[in-house]
Amino acid sequence: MLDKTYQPSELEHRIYTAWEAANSFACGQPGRIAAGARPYTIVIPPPNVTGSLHMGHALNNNLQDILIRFERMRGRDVLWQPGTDHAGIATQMVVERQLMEKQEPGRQAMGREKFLKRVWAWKAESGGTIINQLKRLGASCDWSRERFTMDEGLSEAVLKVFVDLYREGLIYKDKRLVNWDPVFQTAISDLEVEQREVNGHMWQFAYPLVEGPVDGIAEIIIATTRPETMLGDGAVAVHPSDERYKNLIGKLVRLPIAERHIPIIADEYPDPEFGSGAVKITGAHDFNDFEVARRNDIPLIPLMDSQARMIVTPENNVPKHYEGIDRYEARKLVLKEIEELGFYRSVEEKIIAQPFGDRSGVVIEPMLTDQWYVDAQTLAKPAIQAVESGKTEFVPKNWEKTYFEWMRNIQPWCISRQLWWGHQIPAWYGPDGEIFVAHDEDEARALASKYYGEDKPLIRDPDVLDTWFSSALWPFSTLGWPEQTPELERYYKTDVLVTGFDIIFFWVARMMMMGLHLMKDGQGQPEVPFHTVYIHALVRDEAGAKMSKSKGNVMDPLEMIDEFGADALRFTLSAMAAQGRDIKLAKSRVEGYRNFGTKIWNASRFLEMNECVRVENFDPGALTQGVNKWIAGEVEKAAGAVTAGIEAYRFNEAAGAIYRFVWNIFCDWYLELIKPALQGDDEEAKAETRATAAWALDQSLILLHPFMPFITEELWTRLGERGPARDTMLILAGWPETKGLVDAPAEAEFDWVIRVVSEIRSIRAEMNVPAGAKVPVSVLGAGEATRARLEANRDALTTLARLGAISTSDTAPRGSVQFVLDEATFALPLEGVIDISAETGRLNSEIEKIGKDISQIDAKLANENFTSRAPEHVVEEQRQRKADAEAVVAKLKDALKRLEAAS
RNA sequence: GGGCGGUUAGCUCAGCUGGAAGAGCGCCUGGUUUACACCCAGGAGGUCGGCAGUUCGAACCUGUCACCGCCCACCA
Repeated sequence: MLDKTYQPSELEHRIYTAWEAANSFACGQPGRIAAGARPYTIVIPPPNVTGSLHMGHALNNNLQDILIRFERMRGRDVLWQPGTDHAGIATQMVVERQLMEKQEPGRQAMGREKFLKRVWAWKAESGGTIINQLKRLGASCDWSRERFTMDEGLSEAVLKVFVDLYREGLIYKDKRLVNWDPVFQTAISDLEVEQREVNGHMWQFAYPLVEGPVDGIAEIIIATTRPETMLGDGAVAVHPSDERYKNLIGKLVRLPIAERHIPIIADEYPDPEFGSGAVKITGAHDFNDFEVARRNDIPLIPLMDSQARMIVTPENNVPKHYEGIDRYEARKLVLKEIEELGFYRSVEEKIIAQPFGDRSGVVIEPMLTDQWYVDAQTLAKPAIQAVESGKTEFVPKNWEKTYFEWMRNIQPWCISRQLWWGHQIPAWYGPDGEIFVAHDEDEARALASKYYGEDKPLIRDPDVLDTWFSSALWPFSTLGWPEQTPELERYYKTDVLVTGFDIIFFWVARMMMMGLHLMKDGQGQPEVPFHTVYIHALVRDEAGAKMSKSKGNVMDPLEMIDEFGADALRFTLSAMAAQGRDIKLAKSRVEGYRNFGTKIWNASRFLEMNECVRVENFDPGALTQGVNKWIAGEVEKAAGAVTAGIEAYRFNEAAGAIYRFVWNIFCDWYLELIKPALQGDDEEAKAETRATAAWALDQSLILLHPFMPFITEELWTRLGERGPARDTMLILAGWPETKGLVDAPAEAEFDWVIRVVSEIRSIRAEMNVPAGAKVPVSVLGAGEATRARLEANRDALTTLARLGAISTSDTAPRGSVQFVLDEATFALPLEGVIDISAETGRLNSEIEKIGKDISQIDAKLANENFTSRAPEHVVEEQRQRKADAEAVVAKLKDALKRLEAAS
């Protein structure tokens, strides 16, 4: 016997273990392959090994699991390929912090090899956290295939791609300005930089002309938000059209403090309208200035070391006392000294945009360094084309625009990181700096000795690759590439990629580029990694703010699972996953959908109590009882809606369809309607009804399973204990197929029953009829069909509307409340209960309301334009509506007369 | 500056191809109807942001304005 309420916490673990024990998640099941099942593949967006499950993961993986469970039940050979990402910076950070907390020697003191051992040890110990959390959510990944971006095989793939792209000229080394993170002391890519508006200042300084005034101008005023960078200025630029400075171009100014002479140059970059119109050019510490300096052959003068501390070089001529001080200390010092020297002109407060490292949270310093780059522009071309041609489609479609926008303006991708944790760059340097890129050291040595004609010592590049470099290979590296494995053959290309829009650039774009460059289809043409990219919303808090630890508005999915169960959380996320909108998640929604679980639980309990047991070879197409025919049709309609919803990635609609079916049709009406039959003594009808109820519940469990896998599996098992043995666990049960079960007469009949009962209930409530009172009903002007329906559903109507005797007659009893339904008028004798004048008022206002409808329709129909231009069926519909409304009004007027006659 | 999205019930949001405004939560009124109070029944509540247009017909299409988000690029 089922308990009164569902207790998720007790069961979820047990059910998950049972699925795993039955090997339900594994791809390539022999039975399916033998049956010719087509593959269906999703690769998981690999969470960081350091990660723990947040709401975004929960949504993302929930949607993937819905697709996977759905296709699995539809008979496909599904592979949900799981794994984790080594997450370079994040992981290194975690371990370094740990060393600090334990007061152990830091990374540098420890040395590379020992430190990496520590990171691996950490990974072995704590790296599985998020995987276990995914399991708690119910994710049915093929865990036997779990991969890690630094696995041997995946590292092999990274190595091969790097070497191949290098040899093709698509990877190269370059010295240019990069975004430098002074905390992690590494370069980061443009995408890892976040522009933030902060309160800042804009100062104005004067640089005096070396050779004295020209046109009466003795000094040139420059503006800066970063005074310390003036020490590295290589020029002052003015716009060539700026009349004020025309005669100054080519002259030298004296750079205070550094005491260098720098030229005034003409360049298109300065805006004559802004400030003084003159811009100081610090080519080594500003991206715009870098371009100006390059164009004009102005030297780039570095000012800082890897921690953004000032350096003193013959080149920059910075005074000794700046050596080693932090850039912000240097700023103060420059301001002070400039003022003392008399070159300080003004300051204003200003909101300025500054670049911050997205992980470190400190201001990024543009630095001139040697780094490795991918020629993204070349790789982007096929990736753009693949989306233009529809080989890969975004859902919703509007994200394609974002993708195109970025891809068409793509910059070289800086892939080297000055970290230790990651894939070390397979490049070796000779004593003269010559580069040898090779799969291993032996190959590099061979290349070097060929190049030099003798053996020379080589040093390996200490840097590692951007984490996203290996992620870009994920859809095929996880399947065994570069080996030509059977899995690669069978499951690539993958089907759908499910992800949030925040990583379209980081990940989706790069997978497209790498996939198209490296993978070929059967015809030898470049193959996309997936045909569909489903972009889901971001999960926000109740007020619409991004959830973040610092704001303290984080809703922990695991806490939700503990409190309400994984199914409740999953259903909430599904029901709210409408396309193109953020999800504002409130706890009350989760609670509400927990109640939905309880509802189906109790419906199952009801069937159990009433011995509604599954019957072998049950045929829903061969039913005799109207109510059963009706529910069979409703099951089919619900199945169609759920199927269509998932197929179209309209998860909220699919969830809504099964919710409405289970609660508002199956529980609210069907179970109530069959109560008389279940308690009656027509054994044949009872048997059919029991079997039908059991079947309809089974179908509900199937349709609900992708959304609420745990409770449905539990009920499937528990209910299965009573009937003939089940063939499979629910997770592997077959998805409903259309069988033409919708029976129009049954549909019309039960639509009528529902309307009759609802009308009567409404009137009872309005008239304050005591709940226990049985009210007789007299039906006037009933046609054949109505008489038959009244007869067939006598018991159900009596129970649901709490009626006394039901009769048909031509005259209404005295003091009746009357309502019109189709051709018939229903009269409830409530003499003594009703207030005749109030009732008259009610009928009159009803007539008035319908009258308004009628005049509206009349206006439409009287409009020549409408009748001639609107489609025939629309016009006909309006005519029909009018006729129906008029018939109702006529009957209401009759009812009114009868009421008056009675008083 | 460029782009994307939003504005519908008190709150959170659906509303697909233009053809009679919807859900959940909340609120109000009833309820010991032998599955379920995590429930049942009934009810109130909307100028679909403003304006203009297209159309026989607009929450939906177009334009425009207002406000609110987000992304990208930024004037030193």
